Amino acid sequence: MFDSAKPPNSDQSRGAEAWQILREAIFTGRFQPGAPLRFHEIQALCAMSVSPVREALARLVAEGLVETEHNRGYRVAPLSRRDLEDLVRTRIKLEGWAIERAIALGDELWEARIISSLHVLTRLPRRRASEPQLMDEEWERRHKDFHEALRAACDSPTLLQICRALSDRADRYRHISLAIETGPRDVDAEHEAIAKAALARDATAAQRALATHFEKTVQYISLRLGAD
Amino acid sequence: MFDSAKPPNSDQSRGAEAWQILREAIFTGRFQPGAPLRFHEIQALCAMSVSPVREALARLVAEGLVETEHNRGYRVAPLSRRDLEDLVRTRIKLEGWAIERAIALGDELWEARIISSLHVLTRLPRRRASEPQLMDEEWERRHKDFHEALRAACDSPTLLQICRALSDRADRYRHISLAIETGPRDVDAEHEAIAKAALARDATAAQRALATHFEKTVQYISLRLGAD
DNA sequence: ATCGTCAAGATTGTCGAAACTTCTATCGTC
DNA sequence: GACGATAGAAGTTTCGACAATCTTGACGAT
Repeated sequence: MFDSAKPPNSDQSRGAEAWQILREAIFTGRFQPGAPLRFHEIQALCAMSVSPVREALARLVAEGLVETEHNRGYRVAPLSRRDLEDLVRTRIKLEGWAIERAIALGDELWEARIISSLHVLTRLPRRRASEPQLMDEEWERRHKDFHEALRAACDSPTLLQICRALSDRADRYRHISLAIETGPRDVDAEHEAIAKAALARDATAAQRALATHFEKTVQYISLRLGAD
Repeated sequence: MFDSAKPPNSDQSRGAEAWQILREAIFTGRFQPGAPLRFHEIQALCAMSVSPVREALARLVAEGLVETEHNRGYRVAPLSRRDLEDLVRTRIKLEGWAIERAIALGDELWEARIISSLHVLTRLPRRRASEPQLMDEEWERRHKDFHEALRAACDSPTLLQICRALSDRADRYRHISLAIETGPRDVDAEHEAIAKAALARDATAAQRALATHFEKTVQYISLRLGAD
């Protein structure tokens, strides 16, 4: 009848599970930039053997979140001001292209998704109630979804995939930014400006608003990071 | 004195070795697009156990050369006209931007590298002497090096990395193209046009020449490929 | 005191087998 | 004959142990 007793096999591999856990741990800073990733520790965290962990690490290396040197293990890819600046410049251009094409191609469903994702995003505080120096998990999901909605109507899978990868890389900096920000920053207003321009089908304005939004993070963080 | 007797450990891991071998096999068509990659076969080819092979495959998945479904193994990512068109459109944008920046920043060393890499490229035939439907390995290396030289002066590691990844994806189509091409195509002339524009510091002309170069492959191949 | 050597411990990389899932071909039933 | 169940084969995924490599720190020579 019920085979509730055992949770035998999930629908995803242990390797994929390890990948998720490690990603999460790196994003939240549980594993600091530059920190060595020791198998013993990871195995304890994920409760699995070496093989799936290695698989996950190989994938993370290809994605640029982790670095490795033969026989000297893996370490979290370091962050730097130089890397952030390069990343943001590239994102401005690429996300700019994506939104430009989305604006050209988007229908009213695309518009609707932007409106609704912006709505739910603004109803939530950015920081956790309990630990204000950390980002609220749900807010982060919604934030990602809003940016995804903006470019969703772009018809290039390749471009979208690159945008997502770069967005992931930027996430790590965003987490730091939040812990530092002191001055007043109205993120909701920034998002609203982007959405407004997109809905008005003004590609140039949308790109400019997006650029401003991305550059804000650089401004806040660069002081805290070494040059390279 | 000499410990030539044993070749015990190379300076790279078995996993990296498997990655190289598989990449090569996929590029040359030894493993056809869409074909399943069975461990038994790969292990025989690479002469190693499962673990490093899995590691290599995980990496290839992240790079988009291989696809996987849980418990149903790995397969070579399929090729399609739609994918090629998207790829080329994206490359035109990204490589165009990279060469624009290279033109703005490059010094005489950058120029020299373009000239020399073009020179050695044009001294070699594109096809193998023995099997004319296959690409000459050395030509391919030099071709890659020429395109690398063009953008080398670009100061964005992120952009360069993306360009390389897309170039790798395009390699697979290039191989097919060569086997098909019947009409007259003067690849050397195309390369010379790009180099000439770059050396003349004419970004617009260089981008146009690059775009023409990339689109040639699409023209030759699209007939042979299904829509998706 | 400084440097190099070496052994012991820690850590990573690889293997081969066991556990599990999917595929395939056969058989029985309608 | 068509369909569904089923047992065996084929293939994938994970594990635990072993081998190779790196790191650390003590020891001795210069």
